[in-house]
Amino acid sequence: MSDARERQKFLQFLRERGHRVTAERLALFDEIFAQHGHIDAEELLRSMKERALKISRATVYRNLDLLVECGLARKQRLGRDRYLYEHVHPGQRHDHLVCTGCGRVVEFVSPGIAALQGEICRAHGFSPTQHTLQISGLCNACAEMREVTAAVRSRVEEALRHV
Amino acid sequence: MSDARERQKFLQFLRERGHRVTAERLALFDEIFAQHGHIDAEELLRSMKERALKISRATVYRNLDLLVECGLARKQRLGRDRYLYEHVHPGQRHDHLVCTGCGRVVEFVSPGIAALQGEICRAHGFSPTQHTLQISGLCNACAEMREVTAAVRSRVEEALRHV
DNA sequence: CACCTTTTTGAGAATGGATCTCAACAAGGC
DNA sequence: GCCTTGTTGAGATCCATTCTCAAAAAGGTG
Repeated sequence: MSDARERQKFLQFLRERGHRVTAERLALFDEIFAQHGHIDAEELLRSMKERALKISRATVYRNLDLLVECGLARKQRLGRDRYLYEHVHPGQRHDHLVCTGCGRVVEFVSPGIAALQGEICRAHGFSPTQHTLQISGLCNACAEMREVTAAVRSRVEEALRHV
Repeated sequence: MSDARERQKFLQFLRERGHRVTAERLALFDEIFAQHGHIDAEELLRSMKERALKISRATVYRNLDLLVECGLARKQRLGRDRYLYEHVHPGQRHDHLVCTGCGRVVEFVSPGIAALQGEICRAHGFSPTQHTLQISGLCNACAEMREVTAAVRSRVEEALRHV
């Protein structure tokens, strides 16, 4: 369910910018806040169509960017070749571990890294507006899986050598 | 000019994997090591064609990925909608500040962040193979520019109000 | 409520980076 | 030199995202 405080922020943002409040915008807002994880525009469109909400692809893309400008959503490339969106929980910065084996995305929080980033920006006279930190690699399960696979493969090769 | 040590690493990588040493691969290697900054596949193709080196788009894309697998190049989306490649200087991890005003990319080094990332991976049982950390925002020059522009705009609006 | 201006929407076309196809070609082993 | 097999090149294809523009709707005004 969408949080009332954030809905308020969205409405205020629209008013300040002279944008109009449309059914499509509200529906998209509800949809993205109903999702718990990371979702891409195409999935969002599909899931809205399934619920018989009428909205077009162009509108989804346009208004996702609006939510990002408003600070309510974050848009990032996480491993894949498309943008993933997530709604922003206020005051809780997090980053991502992306498993290249199963594609799963895990969030982590690191105040230490956040602080260091601040120092770096200050040192460079840089005014940050956004950041992306993602670490790609293998999660526990996929790393084990890979070891097992490698072991099996070498046994098979060994066996074939004696045929 | 390409570093002999790295050329050696590339040749060894090709041999180990059963890949062949072709003129195109060597030319691409030389090209990317001749570049100092970040470059995308399309630019790389253009600059090679300009020098009358014959190579096709598909080959550039294919072999850039090979250089990445080999650990000699890094492939990242830095702000833009395309991949940028940079050759890897051994033993020197760096990350990026990307100015959304002028598009300039500045590198920075932070051993502190690197260490914290290591801790996080250990805590999650995650085996990292790659990472991306980029901070987007405005560089000093663009931030000032924006202030000046805003000041001028408000003066003009003020003047128009009295017409 | 009717009217008017301006923004927004939607369907489909267009864009553009990256990948795929497959016949011609070349590397490396014998 | 020959043969097998990986590689290349030109163009087709893919696919996420953006663009186009006429029709629809929002919001202000009387």
